[in-house]
Amino acid sequence: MAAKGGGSPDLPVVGQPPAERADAARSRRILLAAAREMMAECGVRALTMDGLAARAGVGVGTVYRRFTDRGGLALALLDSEEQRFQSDFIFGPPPLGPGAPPLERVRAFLCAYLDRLEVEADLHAFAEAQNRESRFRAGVYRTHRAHLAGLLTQADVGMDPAYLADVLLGVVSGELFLHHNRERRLSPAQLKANVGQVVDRLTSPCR
Amino acid sequence: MAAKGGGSPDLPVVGQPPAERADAARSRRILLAAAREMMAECGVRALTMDGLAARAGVGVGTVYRRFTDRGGLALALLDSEEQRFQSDFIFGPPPLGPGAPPLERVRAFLCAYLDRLEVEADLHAFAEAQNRESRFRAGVYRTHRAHLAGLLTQADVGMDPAYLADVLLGVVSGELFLHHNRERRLSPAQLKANVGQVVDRLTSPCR
DNA sequence: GAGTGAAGCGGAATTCTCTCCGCTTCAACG
DNA sequence: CGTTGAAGCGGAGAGAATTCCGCTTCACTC
Repeated sequence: MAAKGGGSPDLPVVGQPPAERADAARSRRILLAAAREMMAECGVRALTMDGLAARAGVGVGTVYRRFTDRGGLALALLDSEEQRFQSDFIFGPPPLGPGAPPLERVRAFLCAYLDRLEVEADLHAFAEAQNRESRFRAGVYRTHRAHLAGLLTQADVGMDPAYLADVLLGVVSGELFLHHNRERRLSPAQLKANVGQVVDRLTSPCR
Repeated sequence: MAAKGGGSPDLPVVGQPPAERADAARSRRILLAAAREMMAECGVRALTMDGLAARAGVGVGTVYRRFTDRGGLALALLDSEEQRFQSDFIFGPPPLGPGAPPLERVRAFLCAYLDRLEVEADLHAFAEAQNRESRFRAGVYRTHRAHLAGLLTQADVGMDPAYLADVLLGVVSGELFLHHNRERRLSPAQLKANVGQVVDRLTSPCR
């Protein structure tokens, strides 16, 4: 897979996929903009691949080439926020980033996740729904799980850290958030409190 | 589902939806049988509404009239097992049924759920996927949650019982089960152990 | 047993997703 | 610049989900 070496300009970076061609980048930009407009107007439900193609003035084939499928489109729409989020919890200041005690960081991670959901829950739920099969294998999920599992390992909670990470990520799924938010009328603050308690309990080897 | 019952024949039972007409019951039977055959042959993925109609020799309209949509079909396929399960945890012998201490029953409930998943995980995952929006509102989910929330209330765990119930039900989702089973190679026994630990921890107000 | 209204039924039509494939455009190289 | 192969593009078309609606059948009443 890897490309050539790297020192002089123009050479692709080792280990990185070759950059998008100019025309491809252009249609990605157009498509993402159109997608956001459609969402703003009619919500995620109205976001169809056909409709997007029509709206953006490109062929369906192009939409699929850019995003692979509906799930890919959802992930692409979340991508810029995700980038920020990842760099925050990997490089950013504590308690989200390194420096704070591990469990502190776990709590901060989940709270930050809930903050994202407050804004993007629909899109998250949409992405989860569309990536049903591949969800747990997708890069984003694996990154989050690896991060949490690492912290839980450091904290030495007496239990399979990867399993716990899965459980915690389930607790902040977009679907569940919408349910709690809409049907059960739990406020963001209540949700954070609940999630905090769940973390506390799950990470204390009581009995 | 319940028949007419009661003393005099023909009178509809109060509060029950009127029984299915004979022809409707017949096509339900035919469709469910055909659906099970299709699943047995090619797995859930092959279970399409169109294909089912063709296989059962009825029109698509009939399939939709019987099951509303794909999600409804999935639930219908799980129904007989679900009936058994519900009567087990409501009326059956302890520790699943009444008689055992509440937390014992919670553990038993989740283990029994995992036992079902061992057999029907695909179908559960399929049902979850198809009922995405309505999942938490659906009768089955509400029944399970009410049951768990009731037990958690009795056990007086110091935390919103309904919220905990949602978390616990998330832990036994079909999707997650498949992931743990297939990708992470966790055996049923390991899963039960993990779930057991999760229950223990979530229900002990440690700190 | 004829009448009747609700429940069922079929299947064409609509709307999507996703695939396929021939044609076009980049951009790296000489 | 001209060449060239990979990458991109468009859109027809296959396969599905779901809706619609006119026709049929059931089950109950008189």
